[in-house]
Amino acid sequence: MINIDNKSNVPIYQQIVDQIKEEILKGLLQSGDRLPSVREMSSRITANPNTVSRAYTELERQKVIETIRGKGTYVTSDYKPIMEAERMENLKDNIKKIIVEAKYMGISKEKIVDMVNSVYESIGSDSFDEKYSKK
Amino acid sequence: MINIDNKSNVPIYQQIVDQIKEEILKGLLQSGDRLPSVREMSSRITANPNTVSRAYTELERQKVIETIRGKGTYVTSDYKPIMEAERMENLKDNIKKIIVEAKYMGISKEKIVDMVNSVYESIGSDSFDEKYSKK
Amino acid sequence: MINIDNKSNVPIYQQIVDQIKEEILKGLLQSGDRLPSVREMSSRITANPNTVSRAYTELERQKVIETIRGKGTYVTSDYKPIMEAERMENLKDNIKKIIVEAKYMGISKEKIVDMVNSVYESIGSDSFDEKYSKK
Amino acid sequence: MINIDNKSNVPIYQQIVDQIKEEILKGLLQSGDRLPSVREMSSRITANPNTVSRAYTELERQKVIETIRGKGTYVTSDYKPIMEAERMENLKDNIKKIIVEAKYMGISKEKIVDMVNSVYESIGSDSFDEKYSKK
DNA sequence: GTGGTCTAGACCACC
DNA sequence: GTGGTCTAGACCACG
Repeated sequence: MINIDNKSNVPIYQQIVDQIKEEILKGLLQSGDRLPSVREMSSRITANPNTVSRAYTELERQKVIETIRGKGTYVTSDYKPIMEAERMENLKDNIKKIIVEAKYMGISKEKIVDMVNSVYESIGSDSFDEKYSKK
Repeated sequence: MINIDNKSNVPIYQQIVDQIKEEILKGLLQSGDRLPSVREMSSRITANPNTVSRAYTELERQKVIETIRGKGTYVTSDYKPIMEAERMENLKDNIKKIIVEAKYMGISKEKIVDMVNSVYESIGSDSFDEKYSKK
Repeated sequence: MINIDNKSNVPIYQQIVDQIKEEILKGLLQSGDRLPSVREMSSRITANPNTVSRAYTELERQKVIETIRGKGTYVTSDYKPIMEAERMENLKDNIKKIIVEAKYMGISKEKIVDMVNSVYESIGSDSFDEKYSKK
Repeated sequence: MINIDNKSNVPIYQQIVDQIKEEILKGLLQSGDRLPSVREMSSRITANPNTVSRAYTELERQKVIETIRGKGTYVTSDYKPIMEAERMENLKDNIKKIIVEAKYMGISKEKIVDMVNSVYESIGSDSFDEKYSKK
């Protein structure tokens, strides 16, 4: 269930990307499942088709979904984790930003780790992890 | 030592805000220390004075620094951790985004926690924590 | 053995055209050989009959195959190399695109020529060349 | 000098991408050079700004150009050749397609190699190659 | 002035 | 029916 916040400063297309990736992790969308068509999705979330299209294009670039000509878009059936150096850098940067913020809010390291754990579980430690996560 | 990346998609004013907060956490800037004037800072990092000004304004809003008219800008001496509901929501959102990305990169929960720990230590567990961190 | 990739951004009809031409070059299909009927081919590769039909039409336009009403479709028996100016332009354009890409990948001219040679041989220097290739 | 063919079936944004990459190879655009602004380019080639923007976005994704906030877009100053397995596959596919076409036009292997050589030189064996091409 | 995002509406290729 | 491309016009954040 995609949920758009028009007031957010996060672009709509990015919100769509984020939420679809999350739904896949949670198992709400599974390998091979068909996504709503661009037009259907756009009417559901009352956004412009172009905006949805942009989100789908970005997801396809990340190899999270695939387009089959004239049929629609589907969750990639053989997703392979992509760990580029640049992406890793980015992740570390984001972790740093979070920790800086957390410190300013007076949150201890233990509390942060707790939050990470609980968020991690809430996103679903299901089949996705078993397949792709490096222990 | 503020370091600006013009090519980053993070706004310059935001980079300044982030890095000043980080310097305070690391103890490089301490309570009561005077920040460079807008003009000096802008020439140091070769940025537009308006941009530096915007960063200072934002830091002031967050009560991280204070401006004393005619004297200059100083690191707040009686900083109190601010934990508003909204800010907490934001933090959780950001943690979620990080974990979603990490999962798509095939990174395990343990690895993430490791990274959080190492980043946490690198930012400095000094005087700042002792004063403000809620155990 | 036609092999369709539904996920490719190359249209299915184009994939059929390309692969039939390749099979002829390799000698798997020879002058006068009968192609599977539209219906048979479409069920073999699980594609829409209209799609196969479109591919055959295109091959006919290029004089690679011929349809004899009521009998079927056959590989042209008296194929003559067609070298129109337009087609030549097109070829040069495509070579240029390849070389631009190769340069951006850091591939040397020698390596490209090597690749051209090996691909050329792999497609088969058999009877087809002897008949039609201008030395 | 970007030149758009509206009748081509190659998307306009793709034509822009191709031609800018070519201009860089030829040395007409050099490391650090500023590209025309989106608006200027769009009026020059009489295309919509969105279309130009899409081309620039794609070039940025390929790390060929960089955007500096509020200032404009520039040719990347420290370009590093990117050779991913997938990109290599793609290149080989394209070489195959070209050779199939060439064979059908009755062009000999030697002629193809000649064309590759002459196109390679025409695109410029200048500084770009010296820096990036693997001998 | 710069690029980034979004909407509205249109046309097209493909299946 | 599907997604892909393009135009026109608008608003916004950034420097």
